[in-house]
Amino acid sequence: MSIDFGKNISKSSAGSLGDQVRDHLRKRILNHEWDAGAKIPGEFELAAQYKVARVTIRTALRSLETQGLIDIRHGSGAYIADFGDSVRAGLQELRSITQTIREMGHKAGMITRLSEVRNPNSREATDLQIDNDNEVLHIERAITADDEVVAFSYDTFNIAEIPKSVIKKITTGSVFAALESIQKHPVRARAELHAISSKEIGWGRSKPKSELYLQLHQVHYLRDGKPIFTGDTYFVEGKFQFIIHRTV
Amino acid sequence: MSIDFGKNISKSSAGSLGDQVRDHLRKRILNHEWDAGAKIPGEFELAAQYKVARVTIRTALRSLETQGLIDIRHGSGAYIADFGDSVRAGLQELRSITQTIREMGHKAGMITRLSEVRNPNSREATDLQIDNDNEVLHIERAITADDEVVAFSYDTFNIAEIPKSVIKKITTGSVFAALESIQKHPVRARAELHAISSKEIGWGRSKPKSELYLQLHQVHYLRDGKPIFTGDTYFVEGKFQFIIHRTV
DNA sequence: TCCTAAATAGTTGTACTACAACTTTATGAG
DNA sequence: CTCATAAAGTTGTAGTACAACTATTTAGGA
Repeated sequence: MSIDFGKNISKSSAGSLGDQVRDHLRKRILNHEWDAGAKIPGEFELAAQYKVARVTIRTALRSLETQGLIDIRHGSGAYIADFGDSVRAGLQELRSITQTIREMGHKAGMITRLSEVRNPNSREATDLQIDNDNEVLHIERAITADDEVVAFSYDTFNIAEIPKSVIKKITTGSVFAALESIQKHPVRARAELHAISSKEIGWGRSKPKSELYLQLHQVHYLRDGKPIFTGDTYFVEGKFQFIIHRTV
Repeated sequence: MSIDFGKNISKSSAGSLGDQVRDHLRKRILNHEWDAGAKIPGEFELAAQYKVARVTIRTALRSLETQGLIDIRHGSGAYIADFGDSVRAGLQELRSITQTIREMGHKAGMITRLSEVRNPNSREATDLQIDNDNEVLHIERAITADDEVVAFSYDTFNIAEIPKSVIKKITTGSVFAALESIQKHPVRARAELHAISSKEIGWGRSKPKSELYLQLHQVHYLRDGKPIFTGDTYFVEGKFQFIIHRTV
């Protein structure tokens, strides 16, 4: 049951009412509807705006508070957390790198060097929880912002989980958009961070002079707990700003 | 008003009832009271255990879900998210590094090289939002796990916010514990991540052979938004595992 | 026996009401 | 004008009821 929020919610990502309200409020916040430090409408007024119960508003606000987007003060109200524009690149929020680049106001691009179906190596097999004789889709790309390479991406997909029709979509466009179209988008990810210095990572004409990278090794999981794809993203040091915000 | 939880809650960090319950439940989860994937007691039973209303339990669970520790399924229950032991080193959770090391079952240690009061450099002044002629407390330390250096820490405190009595406590023990004792513990932090390679960072007998570090530049803020201290922590690559978990 | 479908019980989600606890603003005395 | 007090406004917690969804049990038919 989708609701008329009076606020024209995009019913793209359904979920519970509280989740819908949370997502909508998050968009309003990231859209700078309120300034940093400003007070957002009270729970009763929001409940009236969205035509839901106050308890539903509270679950949404509680989630946004845990994410560090707002600061709820007992007896006073909820205030936009003051982090400038940095929240937009929050590491926890990082899904699609290209989308993040776009949201920060830059032109996002992608250069694919390799796209092949092969057997997984041992690390890939372990991460994807499959046998070595299974097949995986391996893609190597460079990600650009304003035509400058900011990261190199090495992704490996469990091809058994992906219909052939969307494989092309993955190789040419956004990974997350393609997976979402078949309801196979990851709901959780586990990532490790490393600093690395290597000549082997960058490639192409715009290969960076620096050999320093921030390596983000990720495994993405579906709702049922099965891994859907894994990969390493190497961010060229200095070209991409990582922000973490932490709340008590 | 602190409550008899029947569960012997440590009333160290008060906050609202929901926050207390959340913190207590988090400890229970991190303490492996339930296995990964296991179902935790229902909301009604938890409400009975903690002697609070169901709505209070729900706010706590909602927060834990947003943090990625549990997975709430409508009509079924709440389940421990399956991340092995990795949550313990979650980057969002990172407050006290030494405490994190201890929680992972290692012996945490600290070697102080320098502790001085001086004027801030320009970056420190900017981060702390003070003038260049103010005074700051600057400390340089090495952090060890099982007698092996895992990180080098360069911290700078806004000395105007800190009574002289706790300065000694900061230099000798845990920064966060000292600040908490005077109700000046940071409630938010803003951090940047960088990969860096330099001979200038490590020091001492156990200076690591690797010159690769993961640099975590942080500014910590009080509840009123004022910065309390800033610093750079250089993690020796490979000696410290960073985990990020992400949920939709 | 086996399989399917329906009934049942159990759990989370939402709504509504009421009041407590806290904060901010307004009021009034001095 | 200052300060204490009162009032109004906001979030926090409690309780009840029911909706929506899930998991289990039961009943029935092949």
